[in-house]
Amino acid sequence: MTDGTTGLPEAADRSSEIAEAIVGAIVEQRLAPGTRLGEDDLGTTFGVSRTIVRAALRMLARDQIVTMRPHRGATVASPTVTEARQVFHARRVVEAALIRDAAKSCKPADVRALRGHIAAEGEALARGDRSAAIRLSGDFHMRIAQLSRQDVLTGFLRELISRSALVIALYGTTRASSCGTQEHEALLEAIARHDADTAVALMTAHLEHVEHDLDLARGKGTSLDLATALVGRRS
Amino acid sequence: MTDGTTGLPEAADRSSEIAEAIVGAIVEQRLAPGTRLGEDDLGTTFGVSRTIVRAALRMLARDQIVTMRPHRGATVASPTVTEARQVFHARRVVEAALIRDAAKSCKPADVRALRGHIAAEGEALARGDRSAAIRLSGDFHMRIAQLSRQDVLTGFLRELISRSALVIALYGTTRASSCGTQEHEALLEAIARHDADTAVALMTAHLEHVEHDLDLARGKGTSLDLATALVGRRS
DNA sequence: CCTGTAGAGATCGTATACAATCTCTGCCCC
DNA sequence: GGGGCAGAGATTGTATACGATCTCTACAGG
Repeated sequence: MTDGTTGLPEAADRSSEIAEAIVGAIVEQRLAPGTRLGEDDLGTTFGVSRTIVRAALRMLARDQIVTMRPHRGATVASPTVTEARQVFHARRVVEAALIRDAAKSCKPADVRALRGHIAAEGEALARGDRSAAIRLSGDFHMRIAQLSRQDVLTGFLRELISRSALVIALYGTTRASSCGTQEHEALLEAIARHDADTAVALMTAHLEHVEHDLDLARGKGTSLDLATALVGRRS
Repeated sequence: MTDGTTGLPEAADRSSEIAEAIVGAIVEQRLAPGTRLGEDDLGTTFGVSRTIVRAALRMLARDQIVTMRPHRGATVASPTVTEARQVFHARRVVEAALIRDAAKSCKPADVRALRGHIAAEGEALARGDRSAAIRLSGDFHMRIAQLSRQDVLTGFLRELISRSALVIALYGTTRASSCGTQEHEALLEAIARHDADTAVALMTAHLEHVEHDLDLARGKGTSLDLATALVGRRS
């Protein structure tokens, strides 16, 4: 059940694998909202038939990460402003609960691992690797969630983080598009002290900061080339 | 966005329709956990090919309502005791947030509609229609959620309610398997008074009651439950 | 120059075919 | 009599075929 390495993507079969690849491309901002996801294109890109691609797309559609319209194909979802607000509202609710449990049960080894993670975040930011920075930032939230041992809520968070990436791609300002590392550090320190109330307050504030840094008035609909965007993800 | 009639099942296409039908059967306890869901059987039942059935099953698998194992087909999921607890934990988190928002924004017309709904619940209980009672009980929670106008969290709740039905089917005691109507009434009154704090407290207590009425003491770990062994052939 | 429409091409929706894998029955051997 | 093995039957995984629907371009009319 748990994947010891990163804890993130378990790909049971080929279509789940493709779904994960698409999610990864979205999280790393290589696939912009509104990008058309043609079934034949994806099939040739991944070397499978449309049957597999459709299964992957259907799963992503269930998670609201892609939009499927009858006879018109699938596109990367473009959350509206309302949806964007609801996604962050949901994150505050879910992550507040998760970090409360995480603060109770986290161990020194967990804290050490997370410190390393934050260091990697800072490194990515320092060398201007925007894709890695965004992915690592999301991973940090997922790692916190996994400390809680609440797999159901953690599963919800996974979906919310993917959708957050879409929101940030659409409404993010250039500077603040990834969480500040110092806020993550503060979060971690509160957890390390088992100070649940502070951790919850910090998380709520953190998510509010990210949301407030969004510009909920414009939209950019530019698309990236599909095949190049999906080339060689994974590490 | 909102479906005026019941607000529940929008079936975009054939496979979503079939997925909804399966969920409905699970919620009404006509499909027990562990039941085998053969693709050909479902296909002939619904008059479609396996292609459609597989799409439906894959969506349900994404929601953890069915389990798909490679080359072994799909079965109705059998939540473990741990999963059962996590589902109810998640419901407390999600529904507390939802009912808080619902209490703030609900209107007299909403209250009236919900009173009618509770009456229907009582009626179903009175005539011993267990299936209808369970379905209506879940619908009540969904209706409350919809008042909050938080579609993302409401979507999570939909999944949680389906999984709760599985939990109740597996671990439910005979007597208390559906929510008491008077607790729903108290919930509604608090909402009608816009008393958010009371509504949250009542909802939390309500969900704790339902969970405590389960028999979650047996099998603590990885052991399989009796019901599964009886229904799905497992040796 | 703009707007509306017809046809060709592209894309989606579903069914079906075939190979790979699993399950179950019956038989052999101990 | 019990346990293990082999083959037949059943079921799943994937690809492909074909009809239905949409999109885009070219052209006629205003």
